[in-house]
Amino acid sequence: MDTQADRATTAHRSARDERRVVRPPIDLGEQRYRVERQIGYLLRRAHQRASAIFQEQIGDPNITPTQFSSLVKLHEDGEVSQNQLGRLVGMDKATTQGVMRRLKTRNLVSARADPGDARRTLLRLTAEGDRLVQRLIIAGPRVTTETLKPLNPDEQRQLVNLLARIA
Amino acid sequence: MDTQADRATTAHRSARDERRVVRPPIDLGEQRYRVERQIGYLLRRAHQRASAIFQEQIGDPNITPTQFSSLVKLHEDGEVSQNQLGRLVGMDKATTQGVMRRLKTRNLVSARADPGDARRTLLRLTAEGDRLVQRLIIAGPRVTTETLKPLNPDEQRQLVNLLARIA
DNA sequence: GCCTGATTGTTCGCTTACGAACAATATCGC
DNA sequence: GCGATATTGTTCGTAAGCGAACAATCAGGC
Repeated sequence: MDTQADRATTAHRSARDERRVVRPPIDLGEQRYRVERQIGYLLRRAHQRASAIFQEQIGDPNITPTQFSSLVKLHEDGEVSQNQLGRLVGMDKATTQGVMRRLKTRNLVSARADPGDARRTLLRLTAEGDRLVQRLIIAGPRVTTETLKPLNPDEQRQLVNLLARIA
Repeated sequence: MDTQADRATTAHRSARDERRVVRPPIDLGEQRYRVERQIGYLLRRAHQRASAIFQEQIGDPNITPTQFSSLVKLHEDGEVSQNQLGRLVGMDKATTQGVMRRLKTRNLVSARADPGDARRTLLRLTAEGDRLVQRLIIAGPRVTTETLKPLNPDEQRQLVNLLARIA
């Protein structure tokens, strides 16, 4: 068989040619595999777009989506241990360590040893961190609105509910 | 006002306490802001889970989702320039450079200068890369199946369609 | 008490992701 | 032909994300 990807498909194209010689997608029995319809691919793309919208709407170029989630959770819960916060926000413990290190450097979060468990570090917002959350959270709903703009309200609710079930 | 997050909420807890003193979410007029219902947060979590399922189903621990998408696209299109591939797969040009560098190092992709445009680098699969795609693509549908398992077929179609519209 | 196993947090290495700056090249208007 | 503008690909810096290894500490069983 000749599954080699080198038929004479690349005859001659003009320099800024964006058309490409498209071969049919790989045939897998009855269903064809198209990357653009795979859930993982779509989630990656949608997440990229959502992050971009977050950055442009939130106003502060130094705050990332993950940092924002962490700060909001700390605001709600007051004081939690580092791993606990990671679980609440969906971060690996190595990731959590990095995110918290950066927030502590910027004086948005403070840490102290847990008096009841020497392994743990308790985290909380500083006064500055608290002020920042209060200020940024106003933009939160705008991020969601803008990200979901292509859908009508009914579809927006559907999407959120379906996503919550596979997350 | 006392918006400071330091009421006596942290009285005394047992050491391995996972219950936390939950404050009500921040009130923003009529709607409350809950991180767990924000589209960006859900997309991040769902994407994490999908990536984990990809890694466990694809069989090859050295192939990432992004690399897989790139390889499949190269298989379909034969030969494309680097930036072109990036656009097809949804990668920044800096990201594309990194991904391609690693695939070239592993001898899965080869590159040559575009004879018609000295700025461009044309990429294609090597024979080894082609064989790898043929082998891995079998697992592709399994990844999707597993990721969408919590939903029934109707909901699965809905989710894919909605995601495609906000991606 | 002591030993085993679990949890906590750190560190290392690697990948994706992206903004910004940059040099080389191509294109378009005139 | 020439100059302004755009595209291509590289490099640098920074962040999220995660597996793996590690030391310190805790909890449970006996």
